[in-house]
Amino acid sequence: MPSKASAAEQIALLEKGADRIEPRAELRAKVERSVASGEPLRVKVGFDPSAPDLHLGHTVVMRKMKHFQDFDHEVWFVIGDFTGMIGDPSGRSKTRPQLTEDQIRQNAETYKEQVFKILDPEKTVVAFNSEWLSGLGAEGLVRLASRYTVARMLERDDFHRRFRGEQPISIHEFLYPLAQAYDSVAMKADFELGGTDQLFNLLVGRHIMREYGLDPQVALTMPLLEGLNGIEKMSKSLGNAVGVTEPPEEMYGKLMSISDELTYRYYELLTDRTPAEIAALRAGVGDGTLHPKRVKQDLAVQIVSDFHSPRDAAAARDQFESVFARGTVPDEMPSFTASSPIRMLDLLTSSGLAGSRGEGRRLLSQGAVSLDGERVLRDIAVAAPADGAVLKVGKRRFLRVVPAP
RNA sequence: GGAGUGGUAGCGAAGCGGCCAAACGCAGCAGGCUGUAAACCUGCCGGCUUUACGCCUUCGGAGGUUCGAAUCCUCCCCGCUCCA
Repeated sequence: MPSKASAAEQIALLEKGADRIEPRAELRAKVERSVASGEPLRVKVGFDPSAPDLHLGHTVVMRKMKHFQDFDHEVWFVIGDFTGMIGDPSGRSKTRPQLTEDQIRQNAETYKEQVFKILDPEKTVVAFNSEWLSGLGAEGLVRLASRYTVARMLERDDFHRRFRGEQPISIHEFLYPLAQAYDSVAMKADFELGGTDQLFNLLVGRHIMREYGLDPQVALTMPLLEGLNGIEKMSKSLGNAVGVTEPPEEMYGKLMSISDELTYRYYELLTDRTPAEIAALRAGVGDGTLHPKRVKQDLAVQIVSDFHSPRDAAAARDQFESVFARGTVPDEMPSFTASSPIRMLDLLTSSGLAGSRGEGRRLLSQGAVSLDGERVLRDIAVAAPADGAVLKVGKRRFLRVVPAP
């Protein structure tokens, strides 16, 4: 059941926001052919099963997958379990521990759960690349490897940099782009999506498909989302990411911490606002008719709504406003049961708000700690009333301290 | 296999016998400022304590030299380059 949308409509949405489309003419040709024949296009996206915690950066590509689904094309969500079993390749120095089949299955489930917040489960094929890669065998692998050269492999930016920077590159890392390319061969992909950093791998896919006598896929990359600090790409290990499963308040708070400039970028990549709408927001802030904080609030509400619900988003906004703008205490906070009376340092370390006693002392002396609104500067013994006391550390960490019975 | 060169805190990178728990940058934490948790400014940023130029555990690993070692020596492990 092909989409009723015209080729022109499809092309407009599919090209929107893309970083690179290689080659653009083929995208159009494929779409036109599909519209004419009624045959859906097959779109591939690969994910590494070792890190199932998705963050907003991943959703940029997923939104693009969704666009394809909106036109009833066939989206394949390929989980790289084969590569995952060998261990991580592009990882800098440390080889990750091999994943067991069990872990992979588990991670895959986690993936699906997160991914289907954006994608339509009905229109998504979930596949594991071990399905075809395991059967390849040593011989098949050698044959595959013979289709590409070391020189071309070294064109990949990170290989190139590491080679020149005298950093180690293991041979098996070369097999990764090839294995990924073979995925495209096996499933006869029309498109492969990925972040900009995937461009090389996607193009290897094109090359290898041709080598295997197939119509090569079109590589479509999406820009990498900058992390919260606006400098590096969003990544969990850099600590500048917003996970899609984070609670609403956490998500909202993190989004409010981005700079004004980054706000527009997030609108562009994380919402369905059109370029014209985003330009209007920017213009409104420029001439003073729109408050930048308001623009950012709307963004945060929108995104939280996508992953939770509009109600959660509104609640998160209200809490944020009351806590940070008006300095009041949030309605809900984790509670911690402690003996009472208790010395502040013991309380801080046992509750985990301070990593060590030294850190606790620092927090105290810096005036970061308060109990029921009273600043506590020294390691004194405090008592929590039966209904609990609010311990605040820094601007945003709250804990309700309940005395042990 | 041979010859070089290098392995320092979460990361990057100084130090090259004492004043080194180790400069500096980034990240992180806190305070100030603000429309926000941005930017900017200030402080902190191994652990413990009676907060003290005190104690304990750190500079790839194991030994050794020395009153004293991240710094010197020996062996081992690992990275990189060139040669084979």
